[in-house]
Amino acid sequence: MARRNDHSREEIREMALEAAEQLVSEQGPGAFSARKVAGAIGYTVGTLYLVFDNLDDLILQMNARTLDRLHGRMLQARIQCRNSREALLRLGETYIRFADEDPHRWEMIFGHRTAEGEKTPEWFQQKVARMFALVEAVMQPLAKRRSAPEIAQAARALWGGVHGICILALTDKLGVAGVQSVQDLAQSLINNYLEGFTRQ
Amino acid sequence: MARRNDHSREEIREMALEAAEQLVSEQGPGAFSARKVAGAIGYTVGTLYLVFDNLDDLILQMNARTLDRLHGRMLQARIQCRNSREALLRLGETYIRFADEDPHRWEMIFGHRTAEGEKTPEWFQQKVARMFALVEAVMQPLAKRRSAPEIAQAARALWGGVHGICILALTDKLGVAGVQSVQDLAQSLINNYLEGFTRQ
DNA sequence: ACAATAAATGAACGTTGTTCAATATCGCCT
DNA sequence: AGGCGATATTGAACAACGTTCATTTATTGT
Repeated sequence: MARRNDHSREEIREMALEAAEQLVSEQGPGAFSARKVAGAIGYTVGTLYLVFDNLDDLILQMNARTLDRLHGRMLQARIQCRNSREALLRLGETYIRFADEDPHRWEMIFGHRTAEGEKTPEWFQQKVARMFALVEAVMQPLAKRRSAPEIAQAARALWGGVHGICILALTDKLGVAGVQSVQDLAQSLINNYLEGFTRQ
Repeated sequence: MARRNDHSREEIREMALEAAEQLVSEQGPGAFSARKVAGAIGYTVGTLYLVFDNLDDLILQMNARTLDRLHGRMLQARIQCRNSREALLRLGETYIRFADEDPHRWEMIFGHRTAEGEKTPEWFQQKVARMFALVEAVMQPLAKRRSAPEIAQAARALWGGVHGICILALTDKLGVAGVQSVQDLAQSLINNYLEGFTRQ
């Protein structure tokens, strides 16, 4: 038995999330199970339930970390750009590259089904919202005469679009091969959408 | 025991798919299980495995039927339109309405993860491809000076986009309420993309 | 040293997908 | 009509799953 107080609750939480991430990342969502995560950190199932409400909770917290990392990368990408148009394209590129580099971890965020009655908690929703807010902020200077709600809508339409391309491509439903093709699709979507949105 | 030859293999197949669809539709993907499907048609688990390779096979065939229905609706929608632009918008509307009317069944198509090593069979891929081909056909007359590969790419970018809006909205990740808002997003995407794609 | 306290366990339960020997029923032939 | 061979159907069995919680174990305070 792992010695008591070997690790604090917070440490166990961290270890479990780390192990879960590695498991999903390397062996796919199917390889993920409570016993495997527990085993990987030298504890048993029961311990996990002292730290997480249930497996859904663990997955949600794991996804939150992934989402944080994605958001960080997107923030970073934006800084390196001179103008808004370039920034938007780079955001798209970053999003797709992130998904491609670790498809399993990314799929976990958007593929995981929350149990029937349950709804995604507020704090998680906000992490997703934060991403749209970022897109919104970048789009703002591109269409100055548009109202705030209009821009909010445009950001959602466009980013929903980028997301769709990404998910269909990664699950081999688009009939395109290679990351570059996916990047091209996304750039095409962004460029053309922007063309229409900014012009009229 | 169900009397022998009560139903042909083909009949059992049909009954099982019907029952599975109803189960998923009414109680969500979580309620779906081999024993439940078998029970619903008055047989036992074993019988299902005489008709389907495994549960993934059953799900795949169920999804194929859903995809066929969706394709049918999209074909029908196109016919009722005068010009291509209107047709494309109607296609988007039809797609989203279909997903909204039976979200569980629709989610099953795109949310279902095929087991790690396995890849989606050719015949299924083609049913998805058929949908893109339809979009392509509708876009053709809208940009006559574009090459065929360009149009193929555009169709995938655009429809990937519509799909993304649809899936994010249905899983409550877009922060929009009501089907109409989703429809608006999709129309915005299509209109603006088309604006850019046809103009330059 | 010992009792009180709390961390960690792991057996237990119900469910899952999948398999396959056993069983029940049919159609056919004498 | 009766029985037999063929086969459609069963359901017990298996391993693995999420989840719970009485039991066990290590640590701490006195």
